[in-house]
Amino acid sequence: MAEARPCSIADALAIVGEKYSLLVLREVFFGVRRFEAMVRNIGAPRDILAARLRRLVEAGVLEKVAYSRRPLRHEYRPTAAGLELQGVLHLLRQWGDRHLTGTPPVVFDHACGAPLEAVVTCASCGRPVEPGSQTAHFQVEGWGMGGRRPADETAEAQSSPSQAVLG
Amino acid sequence: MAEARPCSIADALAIVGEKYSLLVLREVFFGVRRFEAMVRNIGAPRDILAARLRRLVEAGVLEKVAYSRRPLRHEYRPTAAGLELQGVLHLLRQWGDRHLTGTPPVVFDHACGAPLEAVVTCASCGRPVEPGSQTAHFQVEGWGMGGRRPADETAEAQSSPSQAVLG
DNA sequence: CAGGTCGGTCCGGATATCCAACGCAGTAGG
DNA sequence: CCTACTGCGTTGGATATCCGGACCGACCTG
Repeated sequence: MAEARPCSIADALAIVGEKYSLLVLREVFFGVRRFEAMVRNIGAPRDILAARLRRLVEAGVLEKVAYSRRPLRHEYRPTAAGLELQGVLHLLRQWGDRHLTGTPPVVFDHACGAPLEAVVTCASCGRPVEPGSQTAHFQVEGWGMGGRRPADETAEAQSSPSQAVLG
Repeated sequence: MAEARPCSIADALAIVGEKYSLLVLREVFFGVRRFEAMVRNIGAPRDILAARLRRLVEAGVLEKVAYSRRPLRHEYRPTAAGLELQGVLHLLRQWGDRHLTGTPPVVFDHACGAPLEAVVTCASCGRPVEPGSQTAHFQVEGWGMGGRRPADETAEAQSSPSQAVLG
């Protein structure tokens, strides 16, 4: 593969972006933590599921905890890092509910009593993060919104991080 | 594939869960909307990128808009549904920054002036959505956290939607 | 002992991905 | 006119990944 934009999103997706990985997380959050149950609920081939679990454990998203020796059996639990991914699943589910699924197969209530509607907000001001309300600052030369330039183009306007409004 | 839990997350991932799909969205949000630039920035094979773009357009996440006839050229713009996925990317990026990447290649500022830290909150009460603060209600029989049961198990405690606390 | 559960691994075939090369339409320069 | 170059793909063939199902060892249950 040619060299791509350096990016934390791509890095994150290298861990949780493979097929079934996020569905494993879904099951774990639902409390389903055993191999057999995941196979049933996700509908993934057993060897693929085994590979995903290995990867998620090695990446520190899940941890393997013995719930029985003799026979030695493990369950998979989310780590702190893993729990931080709940928001991603909420947003995906909500998006699916809104645009794809007929009637939502699962409904959530928040602790406040209301049916859960998740909104992404800014931790500083508390207001929703909306298209056009953010500015991106690119820290690496040549990787602004224009894309990789041949390293020595129009010598002007280079050298400092470029920026762009999102939307 | 065996039958899996009915789930909006899975439905959503069927659209945006394939390799490179979310990276396409990333580029589009950065303002990069042409095929050639995406190929460079994402580092994806051209045929795969073409396939992803087709899929995202047909799913209503992107729309193809001509920016020149003669030669006929199109750019890809996010639809309203597409824009709703920004939150997912913010969370993934933040997670990657926190747990994977050394120094973030891109930094964001919110409109309020502060560096952006995205938090998922409940639209009703405004408080953060955290592990343990939500309850899931399963609308389809047999698909609670226990997983698919053989349809006629212990006849008790069936028929009504089960529920579970997340975490 | 026979049968069942749990957590995998292994196998051969189907599918998807990858990469380089090509096509095609138009534009720019000479 | 001829050549070169750009933008946006498509095509073909090698490679990687996924798939379903069979199989396995360790254990428990009757």
